[in-house]
Amino acid sequence: MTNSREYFKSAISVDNVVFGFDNGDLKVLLIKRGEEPFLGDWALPGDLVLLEEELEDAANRILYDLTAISNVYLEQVKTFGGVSRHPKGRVITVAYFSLVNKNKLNPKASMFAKEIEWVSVKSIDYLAFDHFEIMNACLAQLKQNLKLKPIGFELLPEQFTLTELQLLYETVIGESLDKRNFRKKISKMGIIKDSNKYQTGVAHRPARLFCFDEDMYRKAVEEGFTFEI
Amino acid sequence: MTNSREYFKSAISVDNVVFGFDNGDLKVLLIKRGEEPFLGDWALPGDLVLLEEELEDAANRILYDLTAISNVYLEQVKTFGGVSRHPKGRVITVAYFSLVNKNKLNPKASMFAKEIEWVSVKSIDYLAFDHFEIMNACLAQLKQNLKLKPIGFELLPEQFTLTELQLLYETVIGESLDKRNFRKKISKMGIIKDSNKYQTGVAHRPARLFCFDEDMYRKAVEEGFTFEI
DNA sequence: ACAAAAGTGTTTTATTTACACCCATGA
DNA sequence: TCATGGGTGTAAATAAAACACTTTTGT
Repeated sequence: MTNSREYFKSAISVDNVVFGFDNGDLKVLLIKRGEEPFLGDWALPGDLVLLEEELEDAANRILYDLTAISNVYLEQVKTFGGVSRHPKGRVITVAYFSLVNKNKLNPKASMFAKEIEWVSVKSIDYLAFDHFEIMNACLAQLKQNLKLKPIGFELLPEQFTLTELQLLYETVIGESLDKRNFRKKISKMGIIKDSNKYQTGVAHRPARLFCFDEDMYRKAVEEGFTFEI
Repeated sequence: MTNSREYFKSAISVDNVVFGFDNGDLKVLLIKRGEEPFLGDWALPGDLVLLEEELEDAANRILYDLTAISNVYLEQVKTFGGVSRHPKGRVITVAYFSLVNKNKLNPKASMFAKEIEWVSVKSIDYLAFDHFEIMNACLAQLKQNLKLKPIGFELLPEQFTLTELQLLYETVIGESLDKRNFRKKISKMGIIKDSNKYQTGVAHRPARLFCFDEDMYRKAVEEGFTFEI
């Protein structure tokens, strides 16, 4: 068998597709590259994984560096290993996506990026490296999992209206839903609780504010419940 | 920023969970390790990825080496990067699973393995390295995707009976299905075609043989059909 | 009083489930 | 002729879809 030392010549990176939701618009956090290659192009935030660092830790580190937040929803999506995807050598990258409440953070220039911006997913048609392909893979997985796991809440403020929740689903999945049927479905699940608060300062009847009830969700799952939109 | 040359010290491997179906039993192809570490333990077939080799090519190579077959269904599942998952250094492994028609091949000792065996999934409770965890991740994804994509056929001979197909679903998903309802659902999809042949040599009324109709499946998908069991 | 979004049930339609007997073959 | 699995339809229950008006607030 070939001497395995021959092979310890690759690098591992992590790229993190950070999704945020903003009033009917799904956005991702992009950085403008400050060095070659792809100088000046928009790219996904990512970095090489340290030799003694777990993959997930790297993904969290990247996000923390840009936003100073931690404990966000993080999901591994796919690994991209194209031989010539990086000009400096063999770099395999593990793609993750994160879901954050966009309103509660303001990304800042950092070690990784002088310029950083929330960009509407639908306006993106190119990114540095193979990052456009990576973003699309993450978007596809988000669409799929949004229907099968209660992760939509991660993109909303802690308290949200049912209309906001519905708009989130409509935006990401890309089809419009019936208001009454949507509410019926959600409330039948019994996994959101009424906060007994209301919107303020809106020029119409104020909506009730709800929050995701994680305890209830866990109990329901134990009893055989499976989330599905 | 740290000099990136510091990081080109990792190795990438691919592990391939090869599933086969055998008369009500889901099996995986395991090899017995012929060297340290984990000498003598059962493990997944896998190998380091060559510096100029695509990940998928590596997965196919491993399978071809063991079975001399190619063009099988292959799906990337997850990447495992635990810092100390391999005693010889940082080895990130990308897990794939393959679906093969177990009856049409006989695995043979090879470059990778002196001993190789089909082992019933339900009898496995330990494997070398983190391979047990890897196998379980692949099994979970197989279960999920079997319901959402027409990949079950990959595990069967080209021609199969509806009872065989049903047994496959029952075995992998782990719940029993109603015969008439199952047949109704499958035939309404219009993606399998009657071969006009029958079983022979069985001590009961011989069953019709069907095959998966990939053209029909593609046409149906274009018209908005989505497979679901 | 008007504009704007919130909130709320019923009917219709489609889908899913439950269920039992006759058929063709080999032994 | 018996044992074995193959093959088939209908009715009931459940879930999904369609649909319109009243309420509450700010301006």
